[in-house]
Amino acid sequence: MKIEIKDLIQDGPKYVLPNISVDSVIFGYHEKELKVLLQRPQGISKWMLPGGYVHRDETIKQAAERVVKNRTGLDRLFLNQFQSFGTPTRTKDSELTPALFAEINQMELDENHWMFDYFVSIGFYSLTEFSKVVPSGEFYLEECTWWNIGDLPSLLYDHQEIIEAALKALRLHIYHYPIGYELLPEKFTLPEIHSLYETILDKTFDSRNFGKKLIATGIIKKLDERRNIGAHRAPFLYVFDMENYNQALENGYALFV
Amino acid sequence: MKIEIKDLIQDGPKYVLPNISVDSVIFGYHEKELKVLLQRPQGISKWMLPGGYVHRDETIKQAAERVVKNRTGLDRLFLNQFQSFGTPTRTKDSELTPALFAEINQMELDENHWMFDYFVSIGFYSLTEFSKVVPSGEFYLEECTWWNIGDLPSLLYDHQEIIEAALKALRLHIYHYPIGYELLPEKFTLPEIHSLYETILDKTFDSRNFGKKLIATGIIKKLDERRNIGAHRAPFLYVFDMENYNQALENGYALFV
DNA sequence: GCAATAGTGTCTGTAAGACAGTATATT
DNA sequence: AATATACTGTCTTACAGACACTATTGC
Repeated sequence: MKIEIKDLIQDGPKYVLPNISVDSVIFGYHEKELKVLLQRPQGISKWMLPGGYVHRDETIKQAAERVVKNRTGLDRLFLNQFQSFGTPTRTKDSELTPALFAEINQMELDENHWMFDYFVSIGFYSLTEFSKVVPSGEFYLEECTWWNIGDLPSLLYDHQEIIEAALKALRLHIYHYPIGYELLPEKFTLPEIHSLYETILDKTFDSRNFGKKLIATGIIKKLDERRNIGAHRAPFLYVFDMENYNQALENGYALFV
Repeated sequence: MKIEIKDLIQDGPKYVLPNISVDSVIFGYHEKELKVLLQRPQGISKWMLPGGYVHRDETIKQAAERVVKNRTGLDRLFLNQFQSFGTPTRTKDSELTPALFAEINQMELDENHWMFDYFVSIGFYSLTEFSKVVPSGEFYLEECTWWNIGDLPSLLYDHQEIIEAALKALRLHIYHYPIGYELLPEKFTLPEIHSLYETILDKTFDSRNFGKKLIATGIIKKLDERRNIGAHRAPFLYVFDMENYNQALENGYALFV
């Protein structure tokens, strides 16, 4: 169900749950860079996470999926709930008050408008190949772009804290579950998956030990095929062994204890 | 702030956030038994988790602490947020409808009363020494008692699922952070802490390896003192090394990888 | 002496982690 | 030839996990 913006602002709680939002930390990986997708509302200098409300006929996870799909155009994502945030003042910010919001959007808004009440936010994170994504905004957004992790702009509310918690959760996740299926081409090289892990964890791994261990888990298989990468020795290609991969997704494993 | 029940029922959203609840899975340990504290509303045969609403001037964690304190009389607890639950139908149960609730409590209640709307629940778990606890109910409760994990009664809503998720989270937690400080006397024996771990994880550990490893972590220290336990060899006493313990609490460690 | 529990040391196998030189492809 | 990247094997060390007998206490 698509809800009109006007109806939402005027009569929100009729369509969505009041006092609850979902915020998504959308991580994007591409060629040794890890980024986060952020948006900036009109007339505001601070940036914020893509977020939204929970429709009355959907689950919180579906709400997060809808938000991510709206911003990235992608569905069938890796999407994990990691933590909920609820302190009475977390959504008070002098940068974005009801009065300012009303002025910028040329509307009338009560000081106690439901959108500016105490909100509990349920945090999800997602991880995508960012070259596949065409970031797209919405009526009230001025920009929506990728930012390098570790070089973030000034953020609204407690969104800085949410991003940090998401990154921590993502890194913990990686030690227990395989990743890469959504991020790498079907056939990839050892150096590629090696860089993926190093970038996300912000660590270096010895290439000999890394390959040894990853192959030992059984989640990747070597092909009898190489990729031509120009002026250097051609690397072998690998694919995920989906049976082992999915089993590790379900049961977990210990990588790099 | 103490809110009167009547005001809450009639005018809830004025005092608390609508559509949000906190539910607490309160685990109790005592002499090799792991239990969960459950309550049963008047006139209902199914049991449920202690839960409550979030006051407009408190954080979600404070709300959970308040709930736990009301049921157990304990504060200064080990209390962790683990997951939020939100599906539109999760709080529909033929066992507890608005009509039934109204009838049992002899009041009038609209079919669309705010208490029976779509609720997103934020799950917390806590772990206490259950002999310290005097379970106490509230106006609408008929019973509030401990149930053995693995021998639970029929539960309202999705509370069975919430308990399972909490137990999983607790067990994961134990592999990464020390426990025991809230659960054991100041001076305790190796067999005591050994039983604690075995009970919570529902596993057995070789006593020689267990002691070796736990001491190696530095979180416990052997005293030159024994406990007299009657007709058997007197065991040595240990205390937690609070400096190492707290450090492990903050940074985590790997126990029994 | 019996019953019940506490306490303790060694060995083996596995795997993590350190480490550097050779091979290949292009210009 | 020069350059840039891919590829590979061995050694050491640490720790997990298996394993069983002796010590103590009260009755």
